[in-house]
Amino acid sequence: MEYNFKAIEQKWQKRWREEGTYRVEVDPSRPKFYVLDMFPYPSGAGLHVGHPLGYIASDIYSRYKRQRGFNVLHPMGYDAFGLPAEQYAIQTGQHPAITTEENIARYRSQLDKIGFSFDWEREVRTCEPEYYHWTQWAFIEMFEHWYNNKTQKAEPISELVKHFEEMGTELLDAAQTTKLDFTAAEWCAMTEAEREQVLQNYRLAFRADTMVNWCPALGTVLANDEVKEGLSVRGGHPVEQKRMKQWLLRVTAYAQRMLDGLEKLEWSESLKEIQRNWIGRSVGAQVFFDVAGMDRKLEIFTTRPDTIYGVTFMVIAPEHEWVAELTTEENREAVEAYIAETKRRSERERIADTKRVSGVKTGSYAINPFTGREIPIYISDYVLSGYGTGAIMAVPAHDSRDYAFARHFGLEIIPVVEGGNLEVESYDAKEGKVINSDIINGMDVKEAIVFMFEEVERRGLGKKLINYRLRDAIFSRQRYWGEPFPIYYKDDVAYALDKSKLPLTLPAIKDFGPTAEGEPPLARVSDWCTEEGHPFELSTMPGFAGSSAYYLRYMDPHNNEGLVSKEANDYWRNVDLYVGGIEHATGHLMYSRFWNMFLYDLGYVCESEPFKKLVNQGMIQGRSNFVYRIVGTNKFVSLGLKSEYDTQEIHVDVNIVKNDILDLEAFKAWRPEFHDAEFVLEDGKYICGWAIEKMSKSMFNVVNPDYIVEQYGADTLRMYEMFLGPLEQSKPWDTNGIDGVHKFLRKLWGKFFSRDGALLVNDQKATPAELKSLHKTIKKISEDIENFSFNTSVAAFMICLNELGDCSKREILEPLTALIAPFAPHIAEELWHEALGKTTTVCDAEFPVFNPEYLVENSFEYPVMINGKLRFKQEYGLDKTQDDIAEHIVTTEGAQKWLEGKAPKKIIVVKGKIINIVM
RNA sequence: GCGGAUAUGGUGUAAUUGGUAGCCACGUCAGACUUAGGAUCUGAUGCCGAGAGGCGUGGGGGUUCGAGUCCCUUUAUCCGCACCA
Repeated sequence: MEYNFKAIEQKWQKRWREEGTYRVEVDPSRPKFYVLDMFPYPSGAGLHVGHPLGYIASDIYSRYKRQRGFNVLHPMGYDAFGLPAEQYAIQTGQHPAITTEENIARYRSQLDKIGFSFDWEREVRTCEPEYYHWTQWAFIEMFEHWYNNKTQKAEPISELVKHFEEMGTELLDAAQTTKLDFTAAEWCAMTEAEREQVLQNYRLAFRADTMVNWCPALGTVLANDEVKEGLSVRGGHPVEQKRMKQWLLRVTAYAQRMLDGLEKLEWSESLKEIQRNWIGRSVGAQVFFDVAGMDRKLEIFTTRPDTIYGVTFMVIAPEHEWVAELTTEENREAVEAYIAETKRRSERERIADTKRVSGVKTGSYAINPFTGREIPIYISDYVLSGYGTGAIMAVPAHDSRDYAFARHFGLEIIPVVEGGNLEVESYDAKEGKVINSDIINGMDVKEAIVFMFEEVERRGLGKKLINYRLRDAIFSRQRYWGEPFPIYYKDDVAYALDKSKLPLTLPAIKDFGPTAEGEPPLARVSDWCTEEGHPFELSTMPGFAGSSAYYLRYMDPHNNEGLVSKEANDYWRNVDLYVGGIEHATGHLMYSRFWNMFLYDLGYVCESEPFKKLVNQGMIQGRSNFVYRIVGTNKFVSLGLKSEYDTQEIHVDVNIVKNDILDLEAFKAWRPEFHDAEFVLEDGKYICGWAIEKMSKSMFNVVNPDYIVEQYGADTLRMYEMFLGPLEQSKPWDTNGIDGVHKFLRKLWGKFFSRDGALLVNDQKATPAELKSLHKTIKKISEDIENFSFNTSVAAFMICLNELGDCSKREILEPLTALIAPFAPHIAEELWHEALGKTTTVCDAEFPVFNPEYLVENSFEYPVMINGKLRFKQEYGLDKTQDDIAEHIVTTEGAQKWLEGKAPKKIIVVKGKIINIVM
C-alpha cells in the first residue's frame, strides 16, 4: 500500500473538524499554554509559501505542549481593516467589506489544507462590530484617563479635575504635551471649552494641533513607524511634515515602563535593542541660558554638561517658539527667508543632504552661565523642534555637527578635552582629561559629567532630566476602512460617546475617496452624527488599533460584556509564545505593550506584558528562474550555452521548472507568444538560470502552498518548511529538495505497511541498538522543539529511520509516531489508528520521555583504574596502562599529575588516541 | 555615523558548545531494475593529487595540547536607527 497523503490528509482534517479536536476551554485543573501567531492581513494575493512558516513552527510547538499535558490556546484570526482593501475599493468601487470577506475565505481554505491545530471557534476579525466594539471601548478609556508620574500609572480624568479644583497645577507631575501653570481659581474661572482644551493636554487619547507625517498620495497622516526615510512604508509615497489637528495616543507616558519591561521578556536581543533605540532614553541636564538684553532664559537639553566651557554659540530650531523675538531687525529678512526655505524642503530632501550646513544668525546673544561670555544664537534645521527643547548649546570641538557649523560660519572652537586633531575634525571625547574649563580642569570626563550635573543644580541653572526619542502615536487616519472614533463634537469640543452606545458601527458608503473639500470619506455620510445632531469624528483609527489587544480577545471572543472576562484572563493570563515577523518591532509590538500596560493599570488584565516569549521567523524570499531568448528570435538557449549568443533574460514561472530544468511543453503552453518557441538544449535539457529575489507575482517566483500540498501533501510541506534552515533566518524558498522530505515520509509509511498493504508492525522485543537510536532521537527532538531548532529535528528523524533499517517493532514505532505527530500530524494520526490500532487522537498521545539509560555507552565517562589499567569508554576499546597513556599525553603537566595519582577531570581521546588529560 | 546580525562543499545546512569539520538532504557521478525515466533501490561525492600525501570553516594575527567555536584586527553582505544635542 502506497502512502496516499491526499486521502489521509482529507480524512483527518475532516475528522478533526467534526470532532472539535482543537477546541479548548478554560480548565483550571490543567496548566495553560498560550501560543499565538501574528494574525495576517488578508490580502488579495492569498498566501504564498512564506506565510505559513511561522504558523507551522508555532503549530509544532502547540502540538508538542499539548502532548506534554498542557491546555493549549492556539487561535487564529484576521487583521481585516487596512489600506490595500480600501485602495482597491477606490479603484473598483467594490466595498472593502466584500473584498475582505472574499480574501478571508481564500486564506481560510489555504490554511485548512496545512492541518493547523487552531481553535477556529475563537476566530476574531478586527473589522467586525462585535470586535471593534472593544477597540472603541479601550479608546474611550484612554480618553478618560491621564498618566500620573508620581504613582506611575493611569488614573481617571475625574481625579485630575479634582486636583485642578483644589490646587491647580501645583504638585502635579503628569505626562503632558506642554507644561501648563494655573491656579485652582484660574481653573474654576475657565469655560467648559477652555477646560477641555486643558484636559487634552493630559488625556492618554487626545487631540492636538501638532506636526504630523502627511502623505498626500494616501491622503492620510501616518505614525512614525509607518514612515521610513521620508516615504510611507505602505506604497513608498513621499511624506511631508504638516501642522494638523489630530488624535494621538500618549504612548510616551509609558516610555520608561516599556523600556524596563524589556528586561524580563524572552525576546531576541536584537529586537529588544530595536525597541530600546526606538524609545531612545537619554539622561541629560536641562540648562537655562540668559539672553543678553532680554528678560528671557533659553532652555536647552544636553547630555554633556561637562563641555559647557567649550560652548561658543547656540542654535535653535526654525520652528522654535521664540524665533521672532530673538531675531533682531537687521536679521529679520534673512531669518524669514531661511524659515520659508526650510518649510519648502520635504522631509526627504532634508534627510538626503544632512551633510549640507545651513543656518542664519538671529542677531541675539546668550550668556554662557559658566564663563559669562556672550555667544551668538543661530537658527538651523539641524536642530529638531521635536526633541529636547528645540534648542542646543553648541560645542564645536566635541560634536561633529556643531564643528561643521562652526567651520562654515567661522566661529570659535575651544577644546575642553585633551586629544584629537581639531584642525581636521571634532573629537567626540567620551573619556580623557578636561582642559580650559576652570573648576573642572584636570578631571576625567566621566567624573566631570557627574560633577557638572550637580553643579548645574547647585547654581540653580537647571536640573537633571530624562529625554525620550519616542513620540506620541498619531492615531487618526483620513480614511474609510477603519474603526470609527467613538467621539462627537459640540462647538468643536470633543466628547466621548457613552460606552453603552458602543459599538459605533461604520456606515456603508459608495465612494471611498476623500471629498472634494479634502475631507475624509465619512464626511459624505449625511447622518454621521449623534441622535442630538452632534457630528461624529470623520477620521477612523489606524491599522494598529485593531491589532493592539486581539490576543486578549481570543481568550474570550464571544463575550458581549467586556473585552475579556476576569475568569478567562486570570486563566490564560498572557501569551507564552508569540511568533511573527520582526517588521513589527516598532509598530504593533510597541502599541500592544502600551495598550496592555494601560489595561493593566485599570485592572482589566492581570499581566503587565502581553508577550512573554517572542520568536521572529525569517522572511522567505523567492527563487526566480530565467530563460534566455536569443535577441530578435523566439529561440531559447540553455544556461550553459548562453554566452555564445546575444540573449535577453526573461523571468519564467518557477512552477514549470524543476531542479532548474525547464518543462518545455509547459513553457510553450504558459503564454501564447511562446507557443512556437524553439530551444537550444544542452544534454537534451533546458537548464534555467536563477536568482534570489523578493517573492512577487511580477517575478513569477511565487509558490503557492496549495500547489505543494497538492503535489506532496501537507505533512511534506510542514516538514520541508522546517527543514529549509533555522527558523529565525531569512532564506529563499527552493522547491528543489522537497523530494528528500517526501521520501522520508514514504519510508516512514513503509515501516508500518508493506507495498501490498500488509501490516508490518510486530511485537518483537527491541534491540539495545534500536532503543538507543529511538532515545537519542527523543532527546534530540525534545531539546530541538524547546530551542525552536526544527530544521535539525527533521534531520534527526531521518537519521533515526536510517539507523532503524527494517525494524518494524511496535516498541519502537509507537513512541516514534507520537514523536513525529507535531511535525506531520496527518500521517501520524493515520498510523496511530490504522497501524497501531489506537482509538484516541495522536494529538493527546503522551510525548515520549527520554530515558538516558539507553544511551549510557555513548556518554562520556570518567576513567577508572582497575589493576593498573585504565578502563575507559568501551567504544574506543581502550585498555591501556599508565605507561601507554603517558606516551600519548600531550601536556606533560597533566600527565605528571595523573601519574602522581590525582584524578583527571577529563581525558580527551581522538581517533583512539589520548591527546589530553585535563586536570 | 551609531547599534545588531551573518560569513562553513556545486546548493540548503550540521557540528555533543573549545575536542575526528561537513551530520541530514538537494544536486552530481556510477551501478541495479526498467521499453522508458523528472520513478524506485544501492554506492560514491569538500578541494588538489595517479598515489602517498597536502590544503581546507571570508582575510590577517593571537590565546590554547587542540579553534568553525574564544580574543584582536580587517573585509563583505544583510537589517535597524539616524542631524536625538
